Parts: sequence; C-alpha cells; structure tokens
Amino acid sequence: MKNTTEQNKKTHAPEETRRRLLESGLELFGGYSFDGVTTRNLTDRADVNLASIQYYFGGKKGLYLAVARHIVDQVSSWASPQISTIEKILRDQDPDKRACFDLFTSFMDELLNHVLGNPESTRWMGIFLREQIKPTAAFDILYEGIMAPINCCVCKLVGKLLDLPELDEETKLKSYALIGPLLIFHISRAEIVRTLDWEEYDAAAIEAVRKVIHDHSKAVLGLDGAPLKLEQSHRK
Amino acid sequence: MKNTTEQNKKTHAPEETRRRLLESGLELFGGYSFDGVTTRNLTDRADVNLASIQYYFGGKKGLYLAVARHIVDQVSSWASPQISTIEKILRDQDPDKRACFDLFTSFMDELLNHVLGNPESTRWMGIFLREQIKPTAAFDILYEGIMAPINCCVCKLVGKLLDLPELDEETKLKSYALIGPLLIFHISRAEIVRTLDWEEYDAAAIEAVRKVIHDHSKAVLGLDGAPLKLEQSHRK
DNA sequence: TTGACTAAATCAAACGATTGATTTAATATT
DNA sequence: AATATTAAATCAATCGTTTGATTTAGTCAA
Repeated sequence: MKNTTEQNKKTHAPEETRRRLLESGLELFGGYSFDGVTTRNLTDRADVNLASIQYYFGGKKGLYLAVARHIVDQVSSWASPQISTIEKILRDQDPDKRACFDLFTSFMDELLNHVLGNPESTRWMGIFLREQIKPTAAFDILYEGIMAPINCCVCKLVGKLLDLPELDEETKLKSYALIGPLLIFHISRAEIVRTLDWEEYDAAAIEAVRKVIHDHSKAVLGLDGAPLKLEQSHRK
Repeated sequence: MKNTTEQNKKTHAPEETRRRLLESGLELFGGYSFDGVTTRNLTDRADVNLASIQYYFGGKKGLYLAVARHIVDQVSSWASPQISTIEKILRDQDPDKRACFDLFTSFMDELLNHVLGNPESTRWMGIFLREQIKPTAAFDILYEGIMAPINCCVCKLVGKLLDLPELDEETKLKSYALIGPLLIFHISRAEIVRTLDWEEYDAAAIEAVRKVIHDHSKAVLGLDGAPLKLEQSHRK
C-alpha cells in the first residue's frame, strides 16, 4: 500500500523478465560481440534488474547460450517444416530432377527471404557469423540445431540433382558452394550496399539478388538447358 | 655506437616496438574481437611495455586502425600486382572470353590460396569479417584498400565475360555471387571441417575446394561447353 | 676523448572507471 | 507462505589510460 504515487515499476509477469532478457540478448549480442556487451547494457535494454541475469541464466555466459538456443528455436520454427516437407517428398515420391531443382530453389528463396529480407535476421545472424569465425560453446548449439539440418537437406537435393551420393564429399562441397552466394549477400552487406550505392536492401534489391542466385544455381546444377542430357528439350 | 648485434631486450630498436605491437594486434584482434582483447594482452604478447600503445598509436583504438592499414599493405603486396597485370591486359590486349576466364580463374586461385591455404590469413580475415558484420572506422580503410580494388577487377572480367557494362548492377551482383563460394569456405571453416570430418584444411582439401569453385565459375560464366585448357599453376 | 645535454624510448606503478557477480532488504503477486 | 522481482550496495578483478622517473642513443662543444 505504500508507494501509491508511483505505479510505474511493475512486478511479476511470470517469465516476462526472462523473455525480455532473451530479447535484449539477441539484440545486443547480435549487434556487438559477447565482450562488447555488458550485463548492464543487457538489463538496461530489457528494463529489468541487474540481478535477473544471475537469477534466470546463472550469469552472462548462461544468457548467451540461452540466446543461442533461442535462435535455434526461432529458425527451426520456419525451417523445420520446410525441411520435413522436402525430405518427405524425397522419401515418398522419388521426384525427378526438375522437381528437385524446384524444391531447391524454393528452399533457397525461403532462406533468402528470411536472411536478407527480415530485419530480425540481422539480430541472430550476428551471433551466427561470429560463432563461425570464433566458435564457442554456442557453436555446438547452432550447428546441431540449424547448420546440420539445413546442410543435410541441401545435400540430399544436390546429390539427387548431380547423381552423387548424399554423403559424398563432392556433394557436400558443392552444396556449400551453392549456399555461398547467399551468404556473401548477407555478410558483405555493408560492402555491397556501398559498392552498388544502395541505401539498404529494399524489396527491389532483394529481388535482384534472388534472380542472380537463381541463375547461379541453375547454371551450376546443370538445368540451364544445354549440358543436361537427361530431360533436355525443356522449353525456355 | 650503432650496434645491431645487441640482444639486450630493453634498448632502442627503433620501430621494433611498433612492429611488435602491430604483429600482436594482427594476431589478437584477428583471433578475438576488439573488445575481447585487452591492452595487456597486446603488450604481453608483443613483449613490450603497456604504455607503448599510447606512445606509438595514441591508444587501443589507434592501434586497431593501424592494424587495419597494416592488413591493407600486406594484402596489397600480392593483390595489387595481380590486379595491375589483369587490368593492363584488359586495356591493351582486348582478350577474348576464354582468356578472360583464364584470368578470372587464376585470380580466384590466387585468392583461394592466400585465403584458405595460408595460416596467416586467419589473422587478418578475422578482422576483415568482423568489420563486415559490424563496420567501424577500420571498415573504410579495408574497403578502399582491399575490397574496392579487388571487386573492381573482378567486375571488369565478369563484365567482359557476360557482355555487360563493367559498372552494371547485374555485373556487380554476379561478381559477388561468384566470390560467394570462396567466402563460405573460409568463413564456415569450423562448420565445414566438422561436416566433412576433416581435421583442417590440408592441401588435398584445398584442392578439392578449388575444383568445386572452378566448376561453379565455369558453369556460371557460360564456358561449360568449350574445351578449356587451363595453363595455370603459376604460383608459388 | 671526454662530459654535458637532449630527445626518444621504455619502464613500473598507479589512476579512476567499469566489469561481472553477489548480497541484502524490501515489495508485490500468487 | 511461497514465488518473483526490485533497488541498492558492495565485491574483487580488470579495464584503458596516465604518470613520473629512468634508460638509451646521438649531438656537440671543449
């Protein structure tokens, strides 16, 4: 009953504090490095108490790992259904190469839209990329939860398309090489925006990128019309 | 009194202290982030006094920028001659497409060898990539000194090969997309090594990567049908 | 050859501020 | 009473930077 003048500072909304910390962690750890963010930065942005980090996550490092798991959940929420669908089709319907290519491109488009078109992606991509450069304990979480499933799915498609075993070394390498163009348009965003004199990645820019990536995939996967002998004579 | 044989560690060896700090800065800033490295880390590794950072570079940030300039110098030392040669050929000899493609692949091979095959590259690539993710003042230095020249050269070749203006948007996008595979094999090294169950990037691994990238370039640049004799392997 | 002088370079030590973490006491909601 | 959550104070450790003294190398007058 005291302190009736101020009703501003609220108390419990269970799990609300935890959620806010995850949010600010995603934002700040993604924007800056682990060492570039302080616990006070995190709690200030989350508008929660400094002690909440210890209370909920055991410490700064614990919060960081929780953020990594949070990223996995977020990405999985849209990637997993896609992957499941593709793998189900591959398992049950024995699609031909054209169908596989369509699956591949639609998956890449999905990836591109989420990675390039979604401002939220810059949050977790920062963490994602820093973990690639200098892996920490969070790398394992991201690898198992995101990289491995996506890569596995891509390899299955690429293997089918190139008549290679799914687990063949060449299949894996080609799969990575096919994802490369997508990656560079995200990671080198600052450079590309400057070179092309863009303000940012707007809808038109993303469409242009999508087209380039599509052309590359088509050329590499041999569906350009020319070198593929199996189902050629495909009208262009 | 000029004496170079002296082994005494605390005497003048002008510019030696500066050089050591640049070295340790390259190593540590590359391995960890700017905030992940302390001034004491830097001076300990360089085996110089703590105050030397202020004395020579004005502070930690000054050292970081000096390291960025150092990177530009290092990379330019082998990239600039290559670029000059290519641009001279383009200017004077009006090479046909196959010649352009050969120039392109040999340039990419050179890039690949320096980026993937050289353990020294991980030093500056760390800084390079972190500046892409979160640009600071160092980004301008790296952009002007490395990214712009390399990209410009690649665009000239790609423009020739695809009959597009050098400064066309599509030319630039395709150029980036062509570099993408190379980038991913460096940045996702931790992931790729794990997926392929490699220990590291040994000579055989790099050769496999080189082959994949070469095939991609060939497919994308439309030289798939031509019997291409590459008389390359002019490297050290 | 001296010895005084100077500027550059290096040093150990300490500075004030900030770090992640912890504790305490109080409060609000169930 | 139990569970969340807060503000505030405090902790040892470490941060980047600064300081004042000292060492070094080279110059120059005698």
